[in-house]
Amino acid sequence: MASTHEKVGYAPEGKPPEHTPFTAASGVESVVRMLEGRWKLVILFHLFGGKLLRFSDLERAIPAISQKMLIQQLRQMESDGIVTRLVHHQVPPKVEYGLTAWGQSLCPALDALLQWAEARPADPDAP
Amino acid sequence: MASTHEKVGYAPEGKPPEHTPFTAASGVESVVRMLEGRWKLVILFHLFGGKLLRFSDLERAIPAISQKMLIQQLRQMESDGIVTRLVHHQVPPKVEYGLTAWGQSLCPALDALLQWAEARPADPDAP
DNA sequence: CCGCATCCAACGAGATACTG
DNA sequence: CAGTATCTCGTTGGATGCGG
Repeated sequence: MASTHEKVGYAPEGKPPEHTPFTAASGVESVVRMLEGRWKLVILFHLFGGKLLRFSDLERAIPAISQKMLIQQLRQMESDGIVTRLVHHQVPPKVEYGLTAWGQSLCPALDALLQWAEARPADPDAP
Repeated sequence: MASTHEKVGYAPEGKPPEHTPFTAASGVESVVRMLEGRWKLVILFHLFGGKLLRFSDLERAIPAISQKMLIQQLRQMESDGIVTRLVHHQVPPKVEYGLTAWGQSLCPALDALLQWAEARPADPDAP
């Protein structure tokens, strides 16, 4: 996809000019990729406490999720470098999940999103 | 938000995490609902320029999207009060899409997300 | 207790063609 | 130009059962 010059000049004064729509869109797609799925954000939110949580802890915290989805999303986020997986070779087995530093750095951004969601006006307003 | 410190039927017993994950989870799910889909964020990003864009403008800006998806996501966001739809009864027809004030207020949060994505370290570190 | 594999249902999403 | 309708397909997600 070659770069056509868009009119979508998202170029506020404070932002670098390299924030072109296509780069931005790529970034957007990266974000979408990493946060896609019905459960990623929910899992993340339970991890934002900063403590390591066991698999069963997460299962208990999110009753609506299936094991498959839980492990799947967890693994994907681990691959993305968002969550950590700590295996204790014990009997019975014990695996704890937590956030990487980068994953923790997501917290304020998500919080902004949450606040945005809560700020929804009941009045369908105009731009 | 009033003091909704009650449990919602989750975790019948004992030891919920310290920071109210349930209230938060609800908010998270709202966000997920409103921003889900492969194209919402991309469309939003093209709308953040602040100018009204025609349907065909968006089609041109996002070549990979189909008309069906474009109109669908647009309508959903309109229902959610994120985007505006301005119909000019002319020949040929002309419909312009833009952001509501609330939709525009999403910009910084998304920007934070973008910056987070760009800040991904090559080194998968531990917390 | 943790995780994987398989089967299966339900949407999401794309292509195409048609209408106002 | 803007939007709708229909069909199909791939993916996501859920249920269950087994293995370390």
